[in-house]
Amino acid sequence: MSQSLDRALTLVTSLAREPKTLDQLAQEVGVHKSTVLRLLRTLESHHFVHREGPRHYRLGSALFDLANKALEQRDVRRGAEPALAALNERTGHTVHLASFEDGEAVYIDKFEGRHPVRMYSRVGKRAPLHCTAVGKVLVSALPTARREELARSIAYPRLTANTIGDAESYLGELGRVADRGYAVDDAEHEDFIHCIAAPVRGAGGEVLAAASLSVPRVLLDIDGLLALVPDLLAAAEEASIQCGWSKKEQGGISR
Amino acid sequence: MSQSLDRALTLVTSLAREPKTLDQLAQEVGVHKSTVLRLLRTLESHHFVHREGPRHYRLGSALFDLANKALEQRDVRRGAEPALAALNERTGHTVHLASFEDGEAVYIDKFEGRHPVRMYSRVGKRAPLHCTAVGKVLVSALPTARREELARSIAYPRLTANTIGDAESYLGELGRVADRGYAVDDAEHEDFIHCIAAPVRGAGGEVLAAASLSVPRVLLDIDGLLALVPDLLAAAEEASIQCGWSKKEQGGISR
DNA sequence: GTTGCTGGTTGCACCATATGCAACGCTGAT
DNA sequence: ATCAGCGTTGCATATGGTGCAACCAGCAAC
Repeated sequence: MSQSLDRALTLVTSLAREPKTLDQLAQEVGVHKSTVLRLLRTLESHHFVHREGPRHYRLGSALFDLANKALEQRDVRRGAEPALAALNERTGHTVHLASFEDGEAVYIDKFEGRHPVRMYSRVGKRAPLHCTAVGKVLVSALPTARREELARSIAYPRLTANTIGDAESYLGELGRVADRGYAVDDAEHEDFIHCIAAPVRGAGGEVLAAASLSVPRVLLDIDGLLALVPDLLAAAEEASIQCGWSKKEQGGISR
Repeated sequence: MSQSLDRALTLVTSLAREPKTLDQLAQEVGVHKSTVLRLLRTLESHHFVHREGPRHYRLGSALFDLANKALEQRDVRRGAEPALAALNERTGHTVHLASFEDGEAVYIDKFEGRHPVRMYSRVGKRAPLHCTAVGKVLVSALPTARREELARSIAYPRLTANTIGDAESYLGELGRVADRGYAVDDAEHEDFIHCIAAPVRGAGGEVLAAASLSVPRVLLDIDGLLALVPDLLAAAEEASIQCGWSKKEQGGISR
């Protein structure tokens, strides 16, 4: 809708991959380099990009600042933090917190596991809905209509042998998730990793986010992983309580 | 230089403070709301802002993503991380890593202290140069000319009773910092906190960043703090080594 | 039911503003 | 000395961003 802004944002996202030179950028976006220069200058004046010497444009510090401010705003994150940190401490495995945004799951917090073999991820990263435990939890919490619509609208790229491949099986899986109160990703996203996830609820019982444990299969087989479910559920419940949820009014909302 | 982009960035930074409504934003930036709408839409299409229902525009997830990607790019951060985490673990105090950018110090990493009384800060936050330990370390590492120019160009807002108030005293202090290899902020920035900082060096001996310990005065008096200097220096040295620095070629570069 | 309010949305006409071009300057390599 | 790569500047053009005014939708008050 706004050309220059659009281009500028494309520039920034492109810079995120790696520092680049001016003409590189110009070529990439398909505009004249003088145009890129002007955009970069405005971006620079707001500290969105930073240039050190020729041939080096990098992302600037405003990004860190904004991102962290934004994360601080998310009360789920603050509320859930202690419980998740404790879970991470107790199990030694990677813990994620993800929320639903624009038809995708977005990681909003992460606690790195202690084991040498670790999952790659990053706060802010988007995760597919059909093959992650957090995705399943988040979608299963949506009102039925929305859930079905979504299930039919998303693509089902097959990422591993176990990946769910169509809307029907996905909807079935979502039903199971809603019933038991947690979701499993049995190496459906990455071959080496499996996860379990549970919902974090707010005052009205609505699902604010999903908390998950991700562990490499070499460390724990699927039964070992499932043995951690009670631990995860306890942490998610503790997090929920911190977010204003109270145990009594369970049941009513989801499905 | 680019009006629309400039406005858009202002919008984003304004949204960072708190979620706002359309006309609020329009008024704040002094533009017609239809204009704001268009800008927001483009921002939204890039996930820079996110709208949930009417009356609610929030920062979007692209910010988190970019910010963390950017932080990952900074090799200082990665290199220094283990040493700083260990320092934090050992002392229980807040540890910061800051780098010099555009005439300011910017926090690029932080390890939260364990004590209930803590310093407020945030990754991405900018810190003044004249009254912080990290600022002193970073400036004292600049070439003499640049250092003097900078010292004369910055303002010296008096934030506490101890704040350095003019360029002369500042330059004197910088000399001392360069000599001993670490800097002290004796409650010059905030009344309740004092800090010590040391440089983290790269392969050529150049200063990449400054590492600091911040501790509330109620926990430790100045002598107690200074007793931690060797610990800090060891951590900074360890971090430097991880960043490619080797002990031998000391001396030459700074001053 | 009607009115008024607030917040968001659309189409249009105008001209400010972003754009591409071409030429210049700088730096470092051959 | 020459060249190549990169960044920078001034200028003319028309594209694209802007403001306006009218409209729609939800909501509260009366």
